[in-house]
Amino acid sequence: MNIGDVSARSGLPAKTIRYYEDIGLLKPLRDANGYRSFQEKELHKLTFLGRARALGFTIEDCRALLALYDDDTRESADVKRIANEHLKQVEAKIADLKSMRDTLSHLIDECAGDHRPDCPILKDLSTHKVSN
Amino acid sequence: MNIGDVSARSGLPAKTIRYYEDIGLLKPLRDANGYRSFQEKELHKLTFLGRARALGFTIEDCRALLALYDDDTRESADVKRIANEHLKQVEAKIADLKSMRDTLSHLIDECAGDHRPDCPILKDLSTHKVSN
DNA sequence: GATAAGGGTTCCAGCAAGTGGAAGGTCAAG
DNA sequence: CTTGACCTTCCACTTGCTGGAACCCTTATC
Repeated sequence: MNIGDVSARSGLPAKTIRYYEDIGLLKPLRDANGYRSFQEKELHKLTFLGRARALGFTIEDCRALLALYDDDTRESADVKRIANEHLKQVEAKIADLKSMRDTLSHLIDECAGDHRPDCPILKDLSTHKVSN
Repeated sequence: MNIGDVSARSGLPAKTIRYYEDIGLLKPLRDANGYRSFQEKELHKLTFLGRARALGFTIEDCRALLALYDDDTRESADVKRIANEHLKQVEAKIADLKSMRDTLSHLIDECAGDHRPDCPILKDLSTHKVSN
């Protein structure tokens, strides 16, 4: 398979696949003409990567997960630990965004949104210092 | 005020303040020795920026908001529109993360997390193609 | 007068995770 | 033989900073 085929079948852009090779996530063979030659195994890895990235795992998480995926003697506890840590971060991010959302929608409700210059949104932004 | 003073009072790192000047968000005066010399007005802007960034507005949003903040003839509708668009993006991001979280926590529940290699997490990652 | 600490200055490099584009090689069809 | 769709590499750019190097300014201390 050429890169276009695995791109279509994995759903990942060719550019992204080349990038993944670049950072050492896979090492496809090469044809005589220099084209990358993918085998089913690589396609599986790419699908794996696409899915893991879609779930928000970082590239480094993906690298670790892929190593476990390749390791027949892995312990599922290792996979679960990575997933759990990621889940915690996702949940933290959700909480963060929810707090933003609440503040924002409150401010928006307060703002008349008409032709007058008075604006509680601007007022809030200029008066509440960022909590460090 | 030197950069250290406004850094302490705004809660923003000095590096960030220099960066904001670099991208044209403010233009503090300079002392004879080349040091930046901030006035209260600049401090207000920095506070504004810190707060807006904490609420997740992009730098370009901040630039627009700051221009409105500076404009006495602004219409609050313009501010409200920017805030509303941002709110929509925040809500979309929340929905996205929630969907990730649900999938993740489901997979984690399924995984024994013991010394055996069988792992529903890896199985899922390798079989579900990324939806494009 | 030397020096050390603690400001400040500039510029260059790098992070994540790709994306866009230029310049060019290859292959199959008409 | 040329056209068009592929493929290749390489370099630059994105967002929003952050770290570090190399250097200047000011004040205090010995």
